[in-house]
Amino acid sequence: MAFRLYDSLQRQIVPFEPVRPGEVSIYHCGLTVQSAPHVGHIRKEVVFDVLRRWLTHCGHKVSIVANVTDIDDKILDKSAQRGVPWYAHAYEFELELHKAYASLGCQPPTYEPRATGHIPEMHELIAALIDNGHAYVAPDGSGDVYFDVRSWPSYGVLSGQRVDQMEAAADADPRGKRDPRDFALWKGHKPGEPLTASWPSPWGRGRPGWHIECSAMAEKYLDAEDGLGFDIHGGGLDLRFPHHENELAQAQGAGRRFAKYWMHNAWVTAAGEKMSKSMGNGALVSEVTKAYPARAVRLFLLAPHYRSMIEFCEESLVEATAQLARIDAYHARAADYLSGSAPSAGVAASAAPSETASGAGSSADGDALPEDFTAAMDDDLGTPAAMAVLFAAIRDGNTAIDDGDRPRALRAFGQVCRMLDVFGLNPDDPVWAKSAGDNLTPVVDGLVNAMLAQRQAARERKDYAAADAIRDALGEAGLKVEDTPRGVRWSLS
RNA sequence: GGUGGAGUGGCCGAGAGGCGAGGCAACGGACUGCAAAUCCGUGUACACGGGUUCAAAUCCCGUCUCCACCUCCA
Repeated sequence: MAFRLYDSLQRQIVPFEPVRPGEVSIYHCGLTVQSAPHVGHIRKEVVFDVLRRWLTHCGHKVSIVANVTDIDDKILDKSAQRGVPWYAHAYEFELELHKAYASLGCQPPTYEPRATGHIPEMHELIAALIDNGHAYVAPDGSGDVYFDVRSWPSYGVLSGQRVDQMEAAADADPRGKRDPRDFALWKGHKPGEPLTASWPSPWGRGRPGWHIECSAMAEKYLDAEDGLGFDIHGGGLDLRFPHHENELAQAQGAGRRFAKYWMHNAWVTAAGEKMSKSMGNGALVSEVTKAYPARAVRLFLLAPHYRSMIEFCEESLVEATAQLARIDAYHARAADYLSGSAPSAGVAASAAPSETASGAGSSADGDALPEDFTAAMDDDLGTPAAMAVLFAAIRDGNTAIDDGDRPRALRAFGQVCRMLDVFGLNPDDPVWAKSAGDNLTPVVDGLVNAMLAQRQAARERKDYAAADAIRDALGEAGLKVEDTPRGVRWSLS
């Protein structure tokens, strides 16, 4: 059974058939880099990172384009408040975004274009829309260009709304609009705005509207050659309207096919309400990863299905940390038991994003994944059911070790590692490699081993008080000591 | 006004007509000098009220509560 996904446009789970066999093209809307990313933003990155890993595993050559919106009203406002150039402000938070998704083990997109680098492409699209009668220059001399919603009969298909039943724009400032629901493709330069934030255009100096950016960039990088369109357009559910509705109308109004499937992840809530920049209830990724292991945060984001809301709370992160501890305890135990014969990490998504499947789809790897796991992932990225399979394999692996059944232990460990690869949670994955600066490992090893030798001597003369004192002291220092049939083992707790 | 989503055991969170996903926590047992880790065992869950059915958490009707989108938002 091949991959199926929920298409927001058709509103049902449908078989996934790439536009170009063997290749998958995905566009997802990146951030407007006006402030630091919070957990809600990063959920999308994690979801699409897993999608990429899974499709790559399935043997597809995956290309992902995620834009950076580096010019908009808020960036101009905030940068003006801080007294820094708007582009410096945007770039600062673009770097923050990169740091955030890298910290959660997400590989960068195949390409990450910036809106401001694609003004000519947007001009082409706008010109085509004007030619086709779907856009018009505002008659008020503002230099604005608007999309004519009434001229596009299928406007509203994606969000299931009808133009007549939509609330009129709240600000009710019609400016030069024919209909209050018409949206800006091009915004004429206004006095007071930095001149650097405007570009020449056939309609006068100005800057692009938000929606046109994505249509232009998605087309350029994913459908420039053959006009067949591209596969998946993704993003947060809150972008479905108006952003994606508008993107769709613009692209198709200009005669492009655009996306075949639409995929939306649900958001993260805090105290039951959507986490958002404007609500001010966003937990910053940089803060959360200080308090909890990054892999636990990633696990927390993948445990529920991507179309379900996730309630962000401390208790859930504590639980995710405990789950991760179970995974890692098994991983360490199995690697130790099988030492020398551990399967290679075999990261599902290769380091170079658009390379071919790099062997990940080979029969050997395919055989290593339990059928239930594959079935779950194929069913619209069913990570919760897939994770249940992971825990079942961990139990099986632990039992095999208890029983001294080496072949079974080896098989289970292979399966667990492959599943962890798909989730991006394999502790051996190079994305989790520690930075080189803190390489005190040999020193710590030496100290701990010296103490453990003393403890062992105490145990042998049955001086358990002394032995336990050493273990307690190591515990307070953050080290966990365990006695196993193969001898003592320690790890960071 | 229009559109969509949600209410599951102590907690998180899947599922979507028939054998109680999974995890966390708790309790009992095995193992251990004691622990830890691990394994085994223990739960009469599906907002409320009706209905359909041999069988409903799942379908139908009604009610309540919550959230979101229609304005910037992953």
